[in-house]
Amino acid sequence: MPELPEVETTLRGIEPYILNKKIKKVIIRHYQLRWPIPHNIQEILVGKTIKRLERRAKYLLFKTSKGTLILHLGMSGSIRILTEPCLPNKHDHVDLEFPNNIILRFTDPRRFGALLWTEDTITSHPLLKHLGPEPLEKEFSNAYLHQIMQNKNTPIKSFIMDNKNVVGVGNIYATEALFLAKIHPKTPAKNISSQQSTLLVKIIKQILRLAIKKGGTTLKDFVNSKGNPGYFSQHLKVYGRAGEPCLECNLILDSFKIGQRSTVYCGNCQH
DNA sequence: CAGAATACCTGCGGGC
DNA sequence: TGCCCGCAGGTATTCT
Repeated sequence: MPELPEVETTLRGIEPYILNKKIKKVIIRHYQLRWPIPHNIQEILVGKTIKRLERRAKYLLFKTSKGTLILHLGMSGSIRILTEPCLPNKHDHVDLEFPNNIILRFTDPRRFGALLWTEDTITSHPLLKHLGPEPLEKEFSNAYLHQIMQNKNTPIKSFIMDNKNVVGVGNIYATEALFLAKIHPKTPAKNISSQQSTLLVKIIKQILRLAIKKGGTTLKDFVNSKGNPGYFSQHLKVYGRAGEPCLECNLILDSFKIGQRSTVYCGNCQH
């Protein structure tokens, strides 16, 4: 579920509770996530202090003086901070315990998430080294996007969802950004004009910033670190609205699949 | 090489 | 009520 705004919301929510705090205890109830959690994760983590908490793409990076804990929320993951003991539910796979009964609890019904440890530099880790620029950084510019779209036949929607091109843009925000930029999601990337590219970059940045401000998008089960939903879903103009009228022109919104992902668009507003 | 399909896993809603 | 199907916020891996 989580795209960049949801991961960023999670980071901001948990950071005050765990920064410069020492891990006292680690409980793993289910090791089998996207990849197995390292079997010796307890002995690695216990006693280490979280020196920095960062986000790269949709990965959360818990940096210690010795190495980095890499956490990905997958499709259905979320993290909550508990300030008092609470019995775990079915999909509460991991607890990290800190002083004063602070518990970081990772929940992930579908188990597409990941919890890994590395002592490499983050830029050399296999999962992270081929990632494209962060969409909110200046490296994600019109000049950059327009340049890498040359000769690419991939539909623009798939193109901006490919984390080699730009990270953090998932199905919700790709769908919404293309509506706002009035671009048809199937348009081959190479056919996007310089003007469209400029607008698209601007809109991706805007929508991600606004979604972060609203605490992310809760469709079904995303919750922030306090267990509360995000409120960006109130701003969605097309995602999840197939068969309903376009908010701009009233035409019934259509949907189809691009790269196995449902895509909603307005045949009147997007070209 | 690019681009598309597949795989991982659980839960939910709709149709019968 | 229950079964079967399709669908869901991601992305590495495998295919054509």
